[in-house]
Amino acid sequence: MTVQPEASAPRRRGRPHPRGARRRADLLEAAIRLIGRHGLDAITHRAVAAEAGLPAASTSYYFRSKDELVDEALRTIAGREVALLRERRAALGEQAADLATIVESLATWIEEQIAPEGRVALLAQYHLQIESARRPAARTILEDWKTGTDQLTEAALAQLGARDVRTGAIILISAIDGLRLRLIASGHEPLDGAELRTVLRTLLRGLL
Amino acid sequence: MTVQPEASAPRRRGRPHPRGARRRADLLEAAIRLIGRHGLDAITHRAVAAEAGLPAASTSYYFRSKDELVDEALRTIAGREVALLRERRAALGEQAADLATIVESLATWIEEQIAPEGRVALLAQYHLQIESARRPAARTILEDWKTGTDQLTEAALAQLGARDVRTGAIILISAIDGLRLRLIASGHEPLDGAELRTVLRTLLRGLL
DNA sequence: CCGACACTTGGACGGTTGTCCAAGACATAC
DNA sequence: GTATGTCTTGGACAACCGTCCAAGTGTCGG
Repeated sequence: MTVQPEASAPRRRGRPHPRGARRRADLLEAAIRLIGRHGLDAITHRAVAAEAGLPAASTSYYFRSKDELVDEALRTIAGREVALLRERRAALGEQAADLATIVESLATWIEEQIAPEGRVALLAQYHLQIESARRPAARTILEDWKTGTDQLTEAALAQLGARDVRTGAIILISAIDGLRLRLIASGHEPLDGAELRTVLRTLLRGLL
Repeated sequence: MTVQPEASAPRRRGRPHPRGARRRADLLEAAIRLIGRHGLDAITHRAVAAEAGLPAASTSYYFRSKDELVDEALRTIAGREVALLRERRAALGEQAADLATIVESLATWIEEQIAPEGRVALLAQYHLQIESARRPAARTILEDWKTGTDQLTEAALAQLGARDVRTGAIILISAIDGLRLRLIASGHEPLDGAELRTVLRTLLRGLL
């Protein structure tokens, strides 16, 4: 995970043939699936290849190193998540701006993320944050992700007419971040859907 | 990290001699240092032994398995943190209950945790939470830690006369959790001491 | 002083890992 | 058809891992 700036070609010289691009994508997909199911350190050349149904040497051929593989998988997850954030932000513009709507929107968003299918991205994000604490190089992957989240949050708060949008956004993002972590760490049990909405309503009301 | 309930004796039969207890403690201390510096997966028998200045076989002698070593190291960190929480809570009782005091108290607490020395515990906590999302067995270590945090937070909010102490505590804990993560993940840069206090003041005021 | 038992430790074990190589399969340009 | 390159892959390699063992050292009750 040494965070190489550019996605790179197969190990050998010359420009890549479009033929191999498919396999490369399959391997990345397999890696993402593994991260979701068993975490970052379940990623090994052989495990990823097996998950993709390909021979063991294929991961070595398509990625210069394991670091590059992991790095690119994380980057892919981040990219998808940023796209989702942009979607949400666009949808926000067409909605009513009342508190109830925003609360509901936030709640379903959180629920999607902590659901088994959405969890990959969430866990990847936390992995990256922890990693960033120790190895600043990992931060580059998080940057787009962070600004995407910031923009969405600030837009929502502005629409609600919050007092201090900047401070409010920090609070809201942090709270949601901590809330999600709490939820997945304890198996959802501490908070049902209604309570989640109460929490969000109380939180948002305090920022107006 | 299979989470064994009881701290156990050396690998061999019979009750342990007090002579070896020291070495065991040294090994745990070395493991904690390594977790702080390089993360959970930097823990290997050989690395821990080397960090403690002991021969490689010593870790195998004093811990039934690597899981037991890691598990016990995490438990030790958690125990210390719980003690700190209790201290803080006791100190809270003797303080004035105004908002400014609580804000200052929270701010310095957070600053202590994100400082290089306090960071071990913080990172360990996040590691455990992520781990708990995937392996419920890891939750047992977090339990005391969580109730300690809950109690401290609820006590502070009650002293401030918050409207809904239960909901407020969830919000406050989550926000602090997310805030700390944000701070260590991006190298403190996004928020200086004054801003941190503004954020906390705004957050708390919203809960009253 | 001596037996018993915990401690200590160098070295070995089987397994897994990341990475690489050599040889063949395949595709395309001429 | 043939040359030139990529793609594909089984197998090898050294390094590292967790764990264990056997032989030696230390200590202490009797």
